[in-house]
Parts: sequence; C-alpha cells; structure tokens
Amino acid sequence: MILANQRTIRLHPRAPFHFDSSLHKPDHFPSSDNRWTSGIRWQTMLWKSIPLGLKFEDTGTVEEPAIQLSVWSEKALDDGYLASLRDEIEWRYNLSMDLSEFYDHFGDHPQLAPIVRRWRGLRPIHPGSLYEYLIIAIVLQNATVRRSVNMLQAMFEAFGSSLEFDGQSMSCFWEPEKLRGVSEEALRALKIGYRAKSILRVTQAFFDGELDEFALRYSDLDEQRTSLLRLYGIGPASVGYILFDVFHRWDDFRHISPWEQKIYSKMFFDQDPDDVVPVPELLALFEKDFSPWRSLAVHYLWEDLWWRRAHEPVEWLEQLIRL
DNA sequence: CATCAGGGCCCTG
DNA sequence: CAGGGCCCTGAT
Repeated sequence: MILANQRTIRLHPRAPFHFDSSLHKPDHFPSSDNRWTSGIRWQTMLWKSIPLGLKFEDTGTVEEPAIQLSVWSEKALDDGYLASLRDEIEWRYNLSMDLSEFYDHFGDHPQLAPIVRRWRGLRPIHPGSLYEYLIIAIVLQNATVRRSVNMLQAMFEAFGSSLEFDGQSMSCFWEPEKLRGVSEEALRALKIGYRAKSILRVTQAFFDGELDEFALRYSDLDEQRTSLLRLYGIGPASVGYILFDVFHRWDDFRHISPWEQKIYSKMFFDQDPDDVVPVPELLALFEKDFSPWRSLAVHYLWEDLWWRRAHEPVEWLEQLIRL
C-alpha cells in the first residue's frame, strides 16, 4: 500500500525530554514495523482502522523539546482524526509525563543518581496498542530472540500490510478482525507452535469485546491485572510488562522471570548466573530502594545497561541473552 | 547425529 | 504448589 498523503504535526513534550532514549529501546527485539536512527524514528501505526506511516524527528533539545511528526496515509485525513491521533500518541509516548518528583527522589541515590542524570528526559514508551503488545508478549514466550523475530515477521506477512512512505517500506499490524475464521492449523504453519492457540484466544477476546483498552486505562491496578490474567496464554510475566508499558504503572513490580533474575543478580549483587539471588530478595530490594517508582527505576537501570551494550559488548550480559 | 533449553503458561495430580 | 509438556531452533 502506497501512502501518498502527508500531514505534519508539531508535538511539544514536557521538558525534560530525551528523544533517542525515549523513542528507541535497544532491548526490544527488532521488527519490521519501525526503524530508528539518531534523531529520527519511523514506524507504522494502525489507528481507528487506518494504516499510517509515522516519522518522528527531533527538532528540539532536552530542556526545550520539540518533535516534528509527519503522518502518511493512503487517503487524506481530516482534522478531527489528526487530533485524536495526537492524543493517542501523547498517551502512548508519555509526552506529558512529569519526571520531576522521580528525579528529586533519586537525586542522591548512589546507584540511580548518575543514571537519571545521564538519561535525563528518558521516558518509557510503547508505540502500539494493547492488542499488539499481547501478540508480542506471546511470541516472546519460551523462545529465543531470533525466533520471536521470525514469528512476528511471519505473522506480519500473513495478516499485516506493507506500507510505503517516505522512501521506507514497513510492516503494519493487523486488526483482531483479520484473524476471524483463521484456524489453529493455519497459524501453526507460520511456525509459532503452541502459541497459535493463545493468539487465537486473545484475538477472539477482542472481537468478542471482552476487554476494552481505553476503558481499562481508567480501571484500577487490580482490575487491569485480573482482566489481563483472564486471557488464555497471558501469565504473570506478560502482565508485568503490559502494566508498565501499556498502562503506565510505574511502581508495579511483582514478578521476575528466570532470565531477568540472572541479570538482576549480576546488576545488584554482582552474582554469577549459576548462583542467583532468590526472587523474593530481589523484590525486597526494589521495594526498599525504589518505591514508589519500582518499575520506572528499574527501567532506567535496564535501559542504561542496554545502551552501554549497544556501544560495546557487555561481556557478562552477552552470555545471558541468546540471540 | 542427538539432545537440550529458551525473554512462560496451562494443566494435572 | 510442583512439575511435565509444548513448537521450533540454534547451540553443544
């Protein structure tokens, strides 16, 4: 699909805003629906059933932030649609997020202070919808990174679309409706294995109206958690990621999976992978040190680690992530 | 060549 | 609440 119409929006994130570390997360596995280079991020987005090509360009500074957002579409977009798109991006990218209390709180923290200084203006983002995150969470389960990449790409090719804009060609997600009537066998042919069942049942929950992302944003934490856990194939690890990335719960931290346990054991206790720190002990440390911003604080430490790795290999980390 | 565990989760006993 | 099974793939 060729996207010939272009509109431009100016976004003004609340200062401080760090463009690269907010719009690019080096720990996320690469996928064909986005591309990043310093100061620019391209991505596709399915908003109100219309496939879009987006290009974010950094036109400001950390203390005086500005983003030029170009929006490509197949047909012309009206102003009302663009306004709703702006609101949604504002939410997904946390553009209005106030980091000042967080920074004040950790200004003297021995481990965190240098990191919040280095990444001043970094905020979490998830560019996609809840449904899209659920799909990603499922392909992450019990798989190596490369396999997750392959599974998502196969799904893009089978159910998504390919968008041409700004000289880029990128995959775009599908809507839940697209999988209506698709059999488990057809999905398994994409080599996603037993996850086919989870994907079908999660997708069905959407077109059956069992959960509504926009309503859930206003629900309390427990209701969000139980709604997500009700979904077949979605357990505590996936829910932990979703509460943080999709529902912006900056203090929810109650689950640590084995691979993360190894990494945290090294980060916080300098322990080797064969002698990990028990999960309750890690959780107790996070509660003591990082409440009431447990997940946000760990996000900063985590992103710092992955940016370091992007510049030069971090030996102990290389052995813990299998690509 | 065969075996194994991986960026979990469900189901069973 | 512990433990087996699950798709597929690269590492060993």
